[in-house]
Amino acid sequence: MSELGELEPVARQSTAELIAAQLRSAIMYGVFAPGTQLGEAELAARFAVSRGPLREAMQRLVQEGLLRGERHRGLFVIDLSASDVRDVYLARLAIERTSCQLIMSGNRGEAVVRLAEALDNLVAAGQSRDRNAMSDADQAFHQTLVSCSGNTRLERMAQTLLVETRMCLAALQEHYPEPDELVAEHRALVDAISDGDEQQLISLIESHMLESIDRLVPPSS
Amino acid sequence: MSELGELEPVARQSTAELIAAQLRSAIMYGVFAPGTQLGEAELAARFAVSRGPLREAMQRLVQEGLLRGERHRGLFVIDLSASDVRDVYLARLAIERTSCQLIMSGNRGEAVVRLAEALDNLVAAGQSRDRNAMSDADQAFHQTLVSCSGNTRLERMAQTLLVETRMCLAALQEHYPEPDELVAEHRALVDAISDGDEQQLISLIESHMLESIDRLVPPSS
DNA sequence: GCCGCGCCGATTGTTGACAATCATACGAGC
DNA sequence: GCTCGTATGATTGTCAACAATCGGCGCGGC
Repeated sequence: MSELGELEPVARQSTAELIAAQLRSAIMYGVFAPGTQLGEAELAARFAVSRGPLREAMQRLVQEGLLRGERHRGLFVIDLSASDVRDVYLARLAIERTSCQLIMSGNRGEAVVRLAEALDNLVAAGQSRDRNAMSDADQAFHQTLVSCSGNTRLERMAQTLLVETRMCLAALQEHYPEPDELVAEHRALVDAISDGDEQQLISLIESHMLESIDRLVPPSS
Repeated sequence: MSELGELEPVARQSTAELIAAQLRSAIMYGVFAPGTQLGEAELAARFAVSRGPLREAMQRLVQEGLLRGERHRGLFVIDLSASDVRDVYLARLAIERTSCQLIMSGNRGEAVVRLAEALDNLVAAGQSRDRNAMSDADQAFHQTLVSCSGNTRLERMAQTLLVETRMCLAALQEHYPEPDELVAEHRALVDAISDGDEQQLISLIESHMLESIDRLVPPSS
């Protein structure tokens, strides 16, 4: 990204942004279980900041939909119902399908390179048989996929959806595909991009999402 | 929505939420032109609140992507480049196309009823020849469309994108379709849903977005 | 004349304290 | 014994003051 000699403006993110990132990560990994109340005083003490910046950070997560606020009562981590799981994966399908189409009609070469690297990481994680590492690599892959679309709005939306995806997985950790299967599905995606087979790619990403829904929620409902 | 006898929890929105809604609306209608700095002291005085709640509200809009923050310098309304216009409409395409598919495989009847009403409003706005009213009705139509999908995440994302859409239109007000054309396009969408012709519906929503891009940005770039 | 340096007003970032509201526990009354 | 009313503790919502940083202006030096 940042080539040598390419002087970029120094990254100066606000305190609220930093705290929001930490909280987001904590929610994602299940440190705060769904439904948990986030007490302001305690959190502020942990981050060693005042309640002001902390509240600003939490408002960001409320806007993102990760926290639900009840006035005069506090902020709570959302809990995901079966219908939420469907919503999340269908929204991901919307985002990632369009990302795929943009990649196909855009800079396909770069996408293949970046996704191949993400795939390697996924393979390595699969061999380690570490569920968490696999999820990390899985998430990184899809983040890269959307990033390759070059559409910042899709990217932003995908980030939130991937956090929610991770919350689903943390809650229903038993339902997760075998490493081989996981790798195979993602390799197929890269291959389809590499081959320029858009029809196949769309079909793959659709089944990828729809099967995930069936795996995570009672298929009957 | 709220049937008689259906006792829902009373709506108690936070101050930050209220302020955020007002600011969002102001940005949408161009009250704050793109690039404008939002001074905290002045705004806080206008809303008759302290800077605390105001800052919380603004952090929401930053997360939403409507405001861009430069540390120790202030918050500014984003300005939309040509590439942003493309991004917004392509993201809308992602959201609305999936919404269409969900409607077709879901509660199509309700969608037709609600969209027919939205279409009536659009027709009325078209007859009034009031650009602003037309945009309002246009926006409401698409909001309804996504709402009919029943997917809260798609709904949330669409809201932000529609605000940005409105910003585009405010900036390039000359490029807006004739009332008849606008109504016709939307009527075709409703008809396709009513007829159950998914192929046609998807095709319509795609051209609806892609043509908008061509209309708003130099087609060459 | 031009460049670098330091001061100054203004704005943002942060904090601690105060007011308002809610949940819980306890006791009076029926 | 159960219900309602009340007191209390804790938490959230809000505010005004303080600290830190930035942009602009004027001065001195080269």
